[in-house]
Amino acid sequence: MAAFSVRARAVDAAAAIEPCGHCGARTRSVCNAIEAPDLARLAALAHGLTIPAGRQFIEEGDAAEHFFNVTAGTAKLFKMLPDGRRQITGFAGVGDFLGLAVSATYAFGAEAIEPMRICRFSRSRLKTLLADFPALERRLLEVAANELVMAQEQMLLLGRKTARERLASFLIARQSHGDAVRLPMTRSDIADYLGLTIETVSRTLTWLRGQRLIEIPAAAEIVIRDRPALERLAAGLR
Amino acid sequence: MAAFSVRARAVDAAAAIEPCGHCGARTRSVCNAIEAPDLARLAALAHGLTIPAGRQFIEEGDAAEHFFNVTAGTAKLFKMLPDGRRQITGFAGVGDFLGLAVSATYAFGAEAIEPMRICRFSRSRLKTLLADFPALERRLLEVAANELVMAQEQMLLLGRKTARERLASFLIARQSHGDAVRLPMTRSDIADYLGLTIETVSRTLTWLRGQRLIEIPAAAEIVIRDRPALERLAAGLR
DNA sequence: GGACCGGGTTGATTTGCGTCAACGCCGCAT
DNA sequence: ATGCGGCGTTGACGCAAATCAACCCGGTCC
Repeated sequence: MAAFSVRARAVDAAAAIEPCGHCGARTRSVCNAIEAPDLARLAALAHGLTIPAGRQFIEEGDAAEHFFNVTAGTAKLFKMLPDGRRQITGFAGVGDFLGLAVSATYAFGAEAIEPMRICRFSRSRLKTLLADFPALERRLLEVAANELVMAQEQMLLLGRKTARERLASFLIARQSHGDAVRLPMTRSDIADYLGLTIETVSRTLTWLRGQRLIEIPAAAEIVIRDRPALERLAAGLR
Repeated sequence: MAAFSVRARAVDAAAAIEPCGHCGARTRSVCNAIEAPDLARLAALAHGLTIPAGRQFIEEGDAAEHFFNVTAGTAKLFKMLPDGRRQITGFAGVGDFLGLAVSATYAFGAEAIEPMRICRFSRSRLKTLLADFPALERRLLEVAANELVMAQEQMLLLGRKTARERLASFLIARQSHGDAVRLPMTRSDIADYLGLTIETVSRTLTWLRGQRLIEIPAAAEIVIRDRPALERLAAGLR
């Protein structure tokens, strides 16, 4: 009976969203800790959502009722001060996991900067799943430890690097397909991520272009032209 | 046979260091995830060390062979740039856990700012322990998630707060026994933690005293005199 | 005692980045 | 076509914090 009920829910979920087995994000996400035979149970707990660009789907301070797994698109994660100052603490792309916080409320807000597909889990149900699949818990610990390392790197950037070094670090970290860097976020987002203003971001990119370190074919696309020099700059070598 | 061997090692460890059952840090550390009957196994894997103030016991970039648990004293954790610029990413006190990083090398350095006692575990052996005690793994995940929340808070501070707000936040966060704030670290450490210079730290503390928000009976001790005002300042309210 | 040294405070000056402002580009709606 | 609003760039100017420098204080080692 219980088994049937689980199966039935799995079928419902599969009908409503892409089943986990076919999920494009699976190999890149925490879900790859789950073996194929158990994916049905995972799908039964998941809820697929489509989110338009610009929609804020996590509000800082709200009761944390869900975990999220990004299956398409990109989100910005941020904290705000009462007068409107904003710090973007990170960008979440395909495979990234959101809502790890143990506390009862979200410690940050999240807003889609591109159309997104996300996989939503109820907090309470996932607890059960964690108990059943220690491998998932181990994977989450790995993910959290990695995030922590990146957070420390970002603290070094925010506390001690110059504007030029910050932009260089940002571009090096985001470069993926060859020398092209895709920038789905606005200059304002980049500024709030690097602890700068939009004007300084713009001026600094212009300066990097003047030094022949990058090219700027479009506002949302940058090409790295002299990677070694950019890496030296990012590392703080004078 | 196997059980005997484990017991024997537990006895050896108990002789060499304080047994976990009597450890003053236990209730405050990750070790409280372990039940008393299993503490002997924990003690068998632990290695107690005494570290004098000023000694760096983790070198950034070194092979990460150990985990550490602080049982007395305080350490500063930091990252450096090649020209000497330094960012302190946190302070580790009694009960804190160091070396979570999954990567093969330490992502930060650690130096004692007071005489310390630490409990050292071999990375490889702890892996075994984690497999045996899922509760420990769950506890580590909680700890990591908490660290992540604090790291995001620090990014907001470093990226968007003024010098006055940074010092106010620092003092509010460190206040523990009543209104007294103990500062075992130097002004240079505070500056490197808050992304400022020692001169700005000194001047800003003097300014806070002038506003009657704090008193400075000694360089290493500050008393909060107007907590609500200090909290407003820390929160960024103008 | 006194020379020395590391840590801390305070003052004068500089500077990197922020602020304020103008303008160009592009997509879109009417 | 035309006006409009969001985004990005560039220039002039201002300011918070960095830099440079002098000095104080309390240990400690001759």
